[in-house]
Amino acid sequence: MTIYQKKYIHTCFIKHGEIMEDNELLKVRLEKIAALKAAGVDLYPNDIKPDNTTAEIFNSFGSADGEALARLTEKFSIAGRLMAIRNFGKAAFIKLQDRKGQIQSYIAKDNLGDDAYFIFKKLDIGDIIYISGKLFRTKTNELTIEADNLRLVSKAIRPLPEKWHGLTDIETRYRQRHLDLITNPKVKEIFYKRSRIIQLLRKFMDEHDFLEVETPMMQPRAGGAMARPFKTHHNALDMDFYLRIAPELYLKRLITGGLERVYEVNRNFRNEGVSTFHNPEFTMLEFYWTYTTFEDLMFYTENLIAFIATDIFGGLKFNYQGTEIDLTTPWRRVSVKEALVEMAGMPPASLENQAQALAFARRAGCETKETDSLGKILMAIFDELVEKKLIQPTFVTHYPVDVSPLSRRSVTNINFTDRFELYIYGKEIANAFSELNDPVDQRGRFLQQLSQREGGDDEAHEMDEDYIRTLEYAMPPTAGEGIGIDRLVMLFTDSASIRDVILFPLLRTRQE
RNA sequence: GGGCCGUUAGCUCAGCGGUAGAGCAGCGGACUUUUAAUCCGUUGGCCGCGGGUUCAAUCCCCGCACGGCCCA
Repeated sequence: MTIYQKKYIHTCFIKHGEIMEDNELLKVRLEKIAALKAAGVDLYPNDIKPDNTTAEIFNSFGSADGEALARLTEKFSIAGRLMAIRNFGKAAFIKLQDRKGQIQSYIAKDNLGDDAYFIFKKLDIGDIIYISGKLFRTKTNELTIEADNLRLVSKAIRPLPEKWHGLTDIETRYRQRHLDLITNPKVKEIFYKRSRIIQLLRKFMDEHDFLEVETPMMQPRAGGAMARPFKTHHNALDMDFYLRIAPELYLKRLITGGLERVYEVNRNFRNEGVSTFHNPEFTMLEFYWTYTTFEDLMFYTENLIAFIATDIFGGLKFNYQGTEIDLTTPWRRVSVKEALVEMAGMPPASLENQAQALAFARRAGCETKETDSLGKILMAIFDELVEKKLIQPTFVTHYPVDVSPLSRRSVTNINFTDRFELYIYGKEIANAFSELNDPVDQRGRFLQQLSQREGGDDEAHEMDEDYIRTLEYAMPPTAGEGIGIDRLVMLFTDSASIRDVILFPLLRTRQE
């Protein structure tokens, strides 16, 4: 029996038409339900229409004083979850929570009448109720609804976590996100902000005349990135499919088709480990823009992220995990090679020499194979020694060609590509490049990847003849970019773990 | 995959060889303007699971499960 089972093992079951329960807290609630039913109270009515939200009331009357409220004849009604009860004999103060916040209500037997008061006395924290009444201010000046009506909206059988500390057990927070959302207001804020960020992304893309599209998440070949895919099976076709690791190759088919500016906000799936910065399914904004280059996209990226930051923070500086991040443009640009010399201390000569680079990598403690290509070794050193130093926003440019099978070669050095990655707080936020549109070169790149794959690299890109055929119809010069939404949201919500910005992060489920 | 840490009442946590404690929630009582309301009383535990050591294990040892952090 696992902890997961143990914690949630209490279930009510029906025996001989009677609800049975072994947990006392649940038993007590079931007894209240029986009493309510006996009194003819509908436990789960479907005709509740609250006129207001807590936010509306606070927006309109948050600053109104008691005298102004007393002159109001208007009544207000809200529905929400009962979060606190403070009893005083035949009266009580309660806290109600709806999607926007909480408001207090004053319950008095004299105002409610016997029937509604009977229902009130059978309520538990966690129940959803409806109240209506006039607004007033208490002695301590809190805006409060004086309830003249109360209805049960939906009865809770299970108790909520404790009111003061809330729910802090991380595992339960992720597994039972509903409890997390009910109990921890900051969690709700994060997901409102996440939604806002995605809205802003779409707005920015739409304003630049991009078309939002949707491409397959089930693909016969998993291309467009270097990663291991998840495999699945279609029964009727009796065919294996992969969950996509990137939408890239499909979006470029659309570019070839003449759409010229396309973007997609959607999920990618990579069969890799889980960490505070990796969830196997994650959300990307990926876009392709004809007649631009990776350099144009650096400016565009600065503007896009600054646009979001300005909306969220009202400025370009913000705090992430105790570090001030300054998004003031222009952001630093440094090539991979420059970064390796400056931040990893590599001698410039070893940048061009596989054996020297390998020796340096070994000394730095990087895991590398004798057969690894120079580019792969350079990136291993980069990941080990440079990445973590890129705290302020930095575009790292010109990646080696052998780790960039879909990128256009640089005119000045054909062993490197017109590509950049954006780093903030030591983490990759975006990856972009001028797209390779030469089908002959593309075939050669795939062949090179294939030989790496045969050498045991199961993250090397697969051969994709169908994609090459697409390029053979001529794809216009285009630059494309992927931006990791989850990581962006982490930065903008000061979240330490990617699981805090994904509603249902991947967790192991095992019950027996 | 490796290292470290955690798992005790519905929730938040103490305890640590002598068969379990607090606060909140719950239940009973007092209280018709409280703010974690207060006061009195009280119920509630396969101490994650399985082995071992011991007269005796929540506690020590081993394994497993799940989770967290760090590393790869």
